[in-house]
Amino acid sequence: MAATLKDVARAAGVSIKTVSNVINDYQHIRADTKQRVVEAISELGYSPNLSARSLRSGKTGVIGLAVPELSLSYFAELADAIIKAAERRGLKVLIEQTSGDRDRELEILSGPRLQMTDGLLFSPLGMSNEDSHHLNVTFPLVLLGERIFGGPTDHVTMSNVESARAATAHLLAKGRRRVAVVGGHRDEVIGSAGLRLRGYQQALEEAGIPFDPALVGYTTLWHRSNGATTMRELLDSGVEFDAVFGLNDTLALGAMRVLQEAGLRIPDDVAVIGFDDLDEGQYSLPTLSTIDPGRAEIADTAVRVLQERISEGDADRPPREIEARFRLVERESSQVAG
Amino acid sequence: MAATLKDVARAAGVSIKTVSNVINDYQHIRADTKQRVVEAISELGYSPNLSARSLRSGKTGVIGLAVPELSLSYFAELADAIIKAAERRGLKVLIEQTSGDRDRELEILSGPRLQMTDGLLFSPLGMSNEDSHHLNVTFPLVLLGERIFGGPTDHVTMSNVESARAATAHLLAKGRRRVAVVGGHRDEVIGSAGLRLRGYQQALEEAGIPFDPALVGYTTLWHRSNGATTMRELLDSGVEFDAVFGLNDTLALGAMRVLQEAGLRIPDDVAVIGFDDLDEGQYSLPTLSTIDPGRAEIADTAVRVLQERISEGDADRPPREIEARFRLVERESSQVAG
DNA sequence: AGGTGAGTGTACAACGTTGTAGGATGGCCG
DNA sequence: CGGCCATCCTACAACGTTGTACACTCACCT
Repeated sequence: MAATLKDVARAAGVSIKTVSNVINDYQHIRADTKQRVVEAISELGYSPNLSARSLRSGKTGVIGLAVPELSLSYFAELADAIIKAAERRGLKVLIEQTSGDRDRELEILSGPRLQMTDGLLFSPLGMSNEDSHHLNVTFPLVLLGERIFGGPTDHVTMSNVESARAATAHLLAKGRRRVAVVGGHRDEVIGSAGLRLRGYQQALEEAGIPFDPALVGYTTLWHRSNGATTMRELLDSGVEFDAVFGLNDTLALGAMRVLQEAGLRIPDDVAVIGFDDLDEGQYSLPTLSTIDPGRAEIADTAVRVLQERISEGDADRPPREIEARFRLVERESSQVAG
Repeated sequence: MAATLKDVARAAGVSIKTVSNVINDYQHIRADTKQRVVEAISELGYSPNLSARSLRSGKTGVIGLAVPELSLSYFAELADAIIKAAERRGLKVLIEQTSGDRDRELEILSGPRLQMTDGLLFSPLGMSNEDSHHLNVTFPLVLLGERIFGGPTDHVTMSNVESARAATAHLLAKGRRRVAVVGGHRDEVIGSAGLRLRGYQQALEEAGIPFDPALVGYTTLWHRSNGATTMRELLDSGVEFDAVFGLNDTLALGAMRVLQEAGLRIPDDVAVIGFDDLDEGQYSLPTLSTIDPGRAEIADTAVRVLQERISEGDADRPPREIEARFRLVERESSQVAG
């Protein structure tokens, strides 16, 4: 159906290779030949067959992005940023959802499922640090997220510890002394929860405030409902606190709702800060203070590093670990008058 | 680098076609031959080259999805549902973002940009009904959304008018008589805003309540901030109302925030309903009543119809217009005690 | 006049796969 | 025993593209 090089060549009275040369901007073509070809191309509405091209070149111009779920705002905004970054570099993005399920994640790494792509941006949730050897794959892979460190591949991530420390320090600077945490994962050391909790503890230590385990609310998932439930448990436990650090914005928003239902004023009675800088936090009541983890930078860097690996071939440059710069965003939920 | 049919054939001592036959489950192969081939395949870690396969077959197994932005929750949840639906049918999804910009939308339709795909799910925002002739493209295309009706392609959509009428009727049934609207688009007839506004008017008419133009708050974009701004304008205008219909959830959530800042109680002073059934509405304060437009059904149907068109070839079945079933979701924001 | 080299174009092969046509083997029937 | 069919396998061509090698035409220099 669609026109091919052959059709164009016939129409222009040249060889198919000449048409190919015109398309690929080869230098030495007479102006009139070129014009004849260009006219034939537009007349026939020719556009190159990318399957053939990629068979020939071994490249597809498509990268894969594996995330848990797009319905989680964080990953939707990440995917948005990555698609934009990829587009700037002439790449398309094919998205794969894992549900944060370890088996599905491993399957993506092992299987030939993810073909038609030149490389993969991989944001695991179910896998843990002990799974890092599974990242030894034969295709270019850039790791995202906070589940695995020191793995065999390039890794683009955020400054979890440092920025969590800054978030906590911010609350302490406002005069708060009993900072509750919403969203801890029990016994986790590596992972968003573990790292951010460490930053929290560092900030306490620096301020000379003892760590009180009773202030940490645990949960498994980081959905809004979990933030609400965890906060309700904290309130029920009777522990006293004057500030809350939600380990992500979604948790913080869920927690805020429960605080308000309980008649507590934010930030007057309880100051709140989240983590992620979701769009949503700009429009909540009150607006949510948060950490901007540098999502745009992460997306841009990840795509760039992946593209480098793709074109590099086998040059075994050692894996890089890159941290994006974070930024504290102060909004109403932590702005204490006086 | 990667093993090919040739390598496997050599290792198993058969022709490449036999290997191909094994892979494609051809009937007549002796058991021992088959076993030798299977062993060679797993030994060499062979997996088929999809570029070559798709060059040969003319199919890629990938469909495109063009949406305005994934950072808009509605489209993130739509993309999530579509990826899941596609996976059930063995298809992968390549996502393209248009920013809701008409020029970008037209570019996607005309350009060969979107290659490597067998067809396109297209959710325009910038295009209008007069642009519908641009949908006459040479590849399988299924239209989504409410911008264009009666176009030349299959179209999967929601029952905008009917469900908006139900939403309004719900508020009226709660005894409200002055229902404000947030998010109208001036002079729009076709499009989410225009259609839902028509449903709103139909409900009023059925209830014998005159339409008061002063109750309609207009905006251009449907972001949270627009909901807030529009609601503030309504309040400033001094017009009286006892209920609000947000033409989508995001608008409704933005509006709720302003209502609460103004000291109004929801639902006691003002009942609120939205549209879309975003996850978010389940966790807002109060939780948001809304219309579930049948997103899962839309995703599933759209992928199915597209796949039919892809495999059908040129059978010029007339375009179908399919409406998903909606559902009214009653939550706190419209639950009036007494 | 012959040689050189840059410019312009072509033929052929190859990327890895699968459809088509047909060859080889063996069993069964008349 | 010849013929026929079913089973199993192979050689070849083709999908549309681009790299390689080479052929031809001029100008220009020696």
